[in-house]
Amino acid sequence: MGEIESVTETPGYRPLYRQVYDIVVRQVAEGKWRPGEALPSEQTLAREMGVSQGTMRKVLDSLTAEKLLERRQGKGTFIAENTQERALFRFFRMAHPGGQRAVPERARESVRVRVSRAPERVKLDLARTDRVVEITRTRCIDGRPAVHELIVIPSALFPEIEKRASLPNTLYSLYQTEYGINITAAHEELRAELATAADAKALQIAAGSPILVIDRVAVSLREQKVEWRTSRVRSDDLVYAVKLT
Amino acid sequence: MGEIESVTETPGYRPLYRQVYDIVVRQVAEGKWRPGEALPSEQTLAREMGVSQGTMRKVLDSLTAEKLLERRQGKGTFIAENTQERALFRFFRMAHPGGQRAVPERARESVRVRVSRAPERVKLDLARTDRVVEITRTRCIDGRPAVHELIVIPSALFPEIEKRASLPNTLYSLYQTEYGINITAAHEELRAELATAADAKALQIAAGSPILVIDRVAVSLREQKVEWRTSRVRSDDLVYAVKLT
DNA sequence: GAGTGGTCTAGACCACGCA
DNA sequence: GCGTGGTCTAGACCACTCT
Repeated sequence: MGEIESVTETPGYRPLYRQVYDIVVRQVAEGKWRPGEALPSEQTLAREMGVSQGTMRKVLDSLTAEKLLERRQGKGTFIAENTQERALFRFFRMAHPGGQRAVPERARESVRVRVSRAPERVKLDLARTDRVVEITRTRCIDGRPAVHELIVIPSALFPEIEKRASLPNTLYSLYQTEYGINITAAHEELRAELATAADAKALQIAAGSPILVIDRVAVSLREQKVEWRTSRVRSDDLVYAVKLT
Repeated sequence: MGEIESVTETPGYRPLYRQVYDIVVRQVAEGKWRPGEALPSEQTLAREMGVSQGTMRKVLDSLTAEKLLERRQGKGTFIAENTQERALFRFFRMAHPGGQRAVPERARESVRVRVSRAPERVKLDLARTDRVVEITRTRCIDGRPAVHELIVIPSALFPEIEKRASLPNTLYSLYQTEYGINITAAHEELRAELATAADAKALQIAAGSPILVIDRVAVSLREQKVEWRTSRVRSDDLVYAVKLT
């Protein structure tokens, strides 16, 4: 078992399963297996890595808990797919009051590449000369405009994304399948604001109505800040639903 | 190992660790050990329950993941305490924009017992004749009023709570230590509203300002809906921060 | 029946906290 | 030095899926 150095603050002791974990994460991040593809069996992987099945299991179980893998008894271990369904509901928290999840449909969008601005460089850890892709789009719920958002991503990570004919409703499955970027977490900050004239037009509500503004930074498997998204959402019959544990 | 019946939809097969898990949860819920108290060691518990140490470990680890227990290497396994710090930041999500957690201080409160109303009975699964305790309070952040909330709890679960001289800032540690009720999860729904005259007065902001309204139902270890709380929060320099995974 | 993940065991040794 | 949780192993058997 090769030693693996790290920059964390725990220099002294590094359990075996932690080292194996890092190896597997790196292999997944490098795209050794495609989304939906099966990994070798527990036993095989354990043999390859030179550890016991129990240790390998611990690794695969924790990766499953982080939703990077999926295990199905009797079938195998698979790279988790950000399917439409899953990608949509994992990070899209809007719902109808009382609980039923709201399903957004794609409406209008525009994409352009431009130089980065200071706040974006801070949010996404970019250098002065980095370029970004700016996506603005509106999404509907139940046929009515509901979400108006501005999405900023580093151009370097998504080459020529602006040349695509159209973007899917769930960007994160596109990030995964076309650019090899797995979104594993998102930090969101919510505040209440009054609808501006632009909001009013995009969301077909009265200017001055209260709206929810959601500021999100999405983080990849490699712990890189990959996307900054600001969503402005109608709050008349929609709520942001979250379960705290 | 005694068989334990359940009402879930998995009637056929019931792993050992699941049965042990349920036993330990019941014992914790019944207050067999006090908050902060140490449980017997893994080995001892395993012997008592008639299972291997590995199986016992699986049980204790999953209870730790659910924040019901805490394990400290070299010291032991303890009933998790809803200390001020922890209880505060586990469910109180308000922060300053950019990330730093905001610390609320208790300001004004009033408590009274009254008959339950229809919406409360729906939210908390109460019967027609059940009485509730209503707590209204205002909390400050950085010395300024920031949160104005209405809390409704079933009177039956919190006998004579209304006779206490004052309530702590973190109600959930009170629920745990004085009434044996562990809050383990909370469902929150957020929306944006305009400050009413009452909001304006309580929060010292202008009427018509946008505010965040947080509707929470807190759930106990026994999966009982224990508290319904509506918080109205200033949104001028505070945000609701959450990490989605 | 063969292959996979899921459970369970028994035992060894390591890291940590404390007296 | 002892007791605790944390890691690691080797092997058995069970439940599920597919052929």
